Amino acid sequence: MLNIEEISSPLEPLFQRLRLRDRLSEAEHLALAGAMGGTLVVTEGDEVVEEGDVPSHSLLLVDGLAARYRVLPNGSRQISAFQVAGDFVDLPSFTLKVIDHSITAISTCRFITFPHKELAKIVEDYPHLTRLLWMTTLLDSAVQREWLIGVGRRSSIQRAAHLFCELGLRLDVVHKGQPEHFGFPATQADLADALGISLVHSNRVIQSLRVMGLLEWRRGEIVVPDVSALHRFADFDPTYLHLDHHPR
Amino acid sequence: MLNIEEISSPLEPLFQRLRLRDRLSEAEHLALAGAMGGTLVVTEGDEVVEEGDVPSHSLLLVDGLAARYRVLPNGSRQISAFQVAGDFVDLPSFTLKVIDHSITAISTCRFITFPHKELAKIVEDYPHLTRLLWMTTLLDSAVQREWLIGVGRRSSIQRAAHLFCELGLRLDVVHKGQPEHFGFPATQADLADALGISLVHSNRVIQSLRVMGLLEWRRGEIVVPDVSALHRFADFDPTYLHLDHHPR
DNA sequence: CGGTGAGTTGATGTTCGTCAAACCGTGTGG
DNA sequence: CCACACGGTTTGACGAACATCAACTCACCG
Repeated sequence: MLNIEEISSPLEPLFQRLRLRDRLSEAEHLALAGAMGGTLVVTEGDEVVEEGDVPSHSLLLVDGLAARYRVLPNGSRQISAFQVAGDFVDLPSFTLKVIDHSITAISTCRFITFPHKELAKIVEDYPHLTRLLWMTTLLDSAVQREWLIGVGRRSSIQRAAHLFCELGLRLDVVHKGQPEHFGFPATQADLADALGISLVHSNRVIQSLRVMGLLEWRRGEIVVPDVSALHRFADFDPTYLHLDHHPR
Repeated sequence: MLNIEEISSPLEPLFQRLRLRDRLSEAEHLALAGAMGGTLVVTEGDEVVEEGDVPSHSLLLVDGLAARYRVLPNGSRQISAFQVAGDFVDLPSFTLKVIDHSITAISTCRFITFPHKELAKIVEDYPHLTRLLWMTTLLDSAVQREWLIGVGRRSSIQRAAHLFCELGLRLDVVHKGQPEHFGFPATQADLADALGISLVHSNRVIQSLRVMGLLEWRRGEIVVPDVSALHRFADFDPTYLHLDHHPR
């Protein structure tokens, strides 16, 4: 007899992410565990997938920080998402086939591969689990939409504050950090590309947050002295993270 | 015996959108037709769904132009997507449950409702069709990601040009326009909110495109005199629209 | 001890927002 | 038929947010 606790440990972040939103049956736990392929480790700074790839498997991030991005012809880079443990960084390729953006490892990342063939079996046999996997892609999409709203209509300082509110909560869900203290192994250049501002400006934004007492950031660690103050400053409303439990 | 042509006419835009990307069997055509609920007409300027709604059905837009948006506490509005015929404006609510953004009718819109109960049946019985519906939500997400990249890293003029390249192609897919000529019943204020700029600036951007000979826009009609010139100016690469045919 | 990547600072210019006013076609009521 | 209101568009003047260029510091590492 398989023991969920034993086989599932690398999948725990995904399970936590799913179980926060809905019940996950034992059979569904096992189905996911059974669909696992191998492990993939990508060292800091390397590419995980590149624009134009047509992967035969999807990647679940189980440890580390990754970034989805595109580089424009003029050389500038825009990061469209940070991915943390429990995020299926590559699930869109299951139905979209061709990857339309690249993914890089901000810190060294550990992934679990899920062959598309195995995912297709889940779609055949586990309709509820299928909806949950579908949901995870829509969660990513909701976060991305919030970023779009921020880049379009929030000041760069608010946007930075908003990002740190978001990351704190998302890491909390998968027990990889807390809203008041979590790892963020990115550089100020990475942050600039995520916020859609220049490197110099990103430095000044961080300094502003520091002097306002809203943020500390040293050696890859973020400390938020007063979480609710940061939330207020950022006009942060976590609705878009869909942290609530529903039958889906 | 049901005749596809007869029952499917309001679904044609969706079928075209799907068939461009993959084969759609007769059974799948019928399954979609069978999942249809009623028709919903929303007049210009009215809300289709509002933030916080928990709908029991999803909405397929079959005619008109709609916009997904959020209003921030400071009163500014950001449009995160334009929806055209064939777009499932509301499919995320099938698994996300709570709507985290509002949708407004830019022009009068006609929708077909799909009860979530019926969609759940499709997930039970039609795995391939399920993947295609899943895909449509990821297509929306890919478009949204491209907008994020544009707002973050493109100039507002390029962004506007890029938008008109995109809309021309998307409308072409569902036979509601061509890249060189299509309806765009929005105001300059709507455009401003989509591009993340002010109304005044949106006016100046349009004028620039006009004097460059890249665009004409009168009475809700866009004319692109030289499509490839506009594409070149916008650095437009349609990869992200996933217009290619694949087994999925 | 030199090199390198990350962070920081200052000076200057551009893009874009805001405020304010005018314009223009369309529709409406006297 | 005309006066007027109204939404959408257009224009000008000014200021704020942000980019760019350039230089410097600091920690770390071979």
